[in-house]
Amino acid sequence: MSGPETVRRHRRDDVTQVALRILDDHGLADLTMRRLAASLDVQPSALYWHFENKQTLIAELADRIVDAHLAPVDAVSEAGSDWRERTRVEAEALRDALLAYRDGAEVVSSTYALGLGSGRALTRLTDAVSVAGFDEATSRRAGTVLLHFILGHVSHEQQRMQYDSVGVLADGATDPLGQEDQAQAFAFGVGLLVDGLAALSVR
Amino acid sequence: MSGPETVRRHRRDDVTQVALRILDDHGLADLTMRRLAASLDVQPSALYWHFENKQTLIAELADRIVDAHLAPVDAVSEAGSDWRERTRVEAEALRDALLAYRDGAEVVSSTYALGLGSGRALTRLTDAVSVAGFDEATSRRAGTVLLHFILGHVSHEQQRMQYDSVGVLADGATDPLGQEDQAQAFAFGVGLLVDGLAALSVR
DNA sequence: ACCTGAACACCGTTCAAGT
DNA sequence: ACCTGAACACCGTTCAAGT
Repeated sequence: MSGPETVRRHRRDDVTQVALRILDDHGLADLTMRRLAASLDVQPSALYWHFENKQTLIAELADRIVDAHLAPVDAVSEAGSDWRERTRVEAEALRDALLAYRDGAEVVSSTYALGLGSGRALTRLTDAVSVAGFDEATSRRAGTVLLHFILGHVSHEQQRMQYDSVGVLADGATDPLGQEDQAQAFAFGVGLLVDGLAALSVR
Repeated sequence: MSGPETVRRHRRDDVTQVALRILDDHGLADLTMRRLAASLDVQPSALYWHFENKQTLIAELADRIVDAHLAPVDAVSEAGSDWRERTRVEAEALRDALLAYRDGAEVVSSTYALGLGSGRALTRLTDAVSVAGFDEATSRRAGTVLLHFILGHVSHEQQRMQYDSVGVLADGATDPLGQEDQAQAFAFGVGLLVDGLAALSVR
């Protein structure tokens, strides 16, 4: 009297969830196919029934990470037709999404580099910019610049976090950046790009 | 009657040279300690006399790549006290440096992320920006934004290059970007940041 | 539909010992 | 000063076969 699901061992989604857990608890370096298999009580080879290869798995994680913290709809609509505010909101939302998982930025940027994943992050940023009325090519380029900055910045930020948690904390010689400063530095970068775009639209 | 050098098998510099060769010919993924050792006719363990570990080796490569194509002095002095032009020159020079070796951007950005390497790239960009007269913190932040953009952009550019050389070239659906377009997109990004900074200095 | 078992072809790193 | 030999503790992926 049990449904067919009773027989199933794992679905693709289970694998993804456990992978996300390992990622967040132990970092990308420790997310190996063998370790993931062990966490699922399964042989490593079993994973290849669910995913073509490791990169495809990671691309799936990247999409989940990005989609989990999309810019809240109300924040976007609150920004209204102010493209500058909306761009800032989207950038912050993406940063928050990446920060929500350990090594989130690296996961997303490696996926993006390989041309895998949904590319939703880029679309979001591009759309926000395009509200200003630039032609498509310009908006896309601006979106790309924003994305590169965001991925680079947050990667570095996350690197710093685990460096600090393990590391040479007593030294103090090089560590002028707290969490608030990081947020400020991020806003500075986004502001720079938004201002640059504004200068473009005036010219 | 031969000097003591005759007895030596390899110096640290030999290892670096051969590593750069492998990097450029076969890419970062194929630059393994075992392969490098084989190219030097040596056991893998021998490399650990010259370098503490693989990342230290790669940091050395990163420094060589960045230093090889520093912005030509004449181009910098030609820009004179125009910080906008000088910043553009430095950005282009760094791009050229990264493009001079296969996977150059990835090598430099992974080194930068780990806090290894000389950090000369960042210094150069920061110095160029600071000519505008910003305070130190602002110049450094601006340099960081530029560096993130440059590393991200060129990484993507190089990824694309080898994707094209191996890849799905017949498709044509997604490949609107030639080399000139990449250079243009790069200049666009740098211009955006420079304009953003200019807006800052006016305010 | 989902997994096992066994293998293939690799990795980076350590360390005692040699010359 | 520079290298060998041997080992340790891993990787991702494939594939025939099982249930």
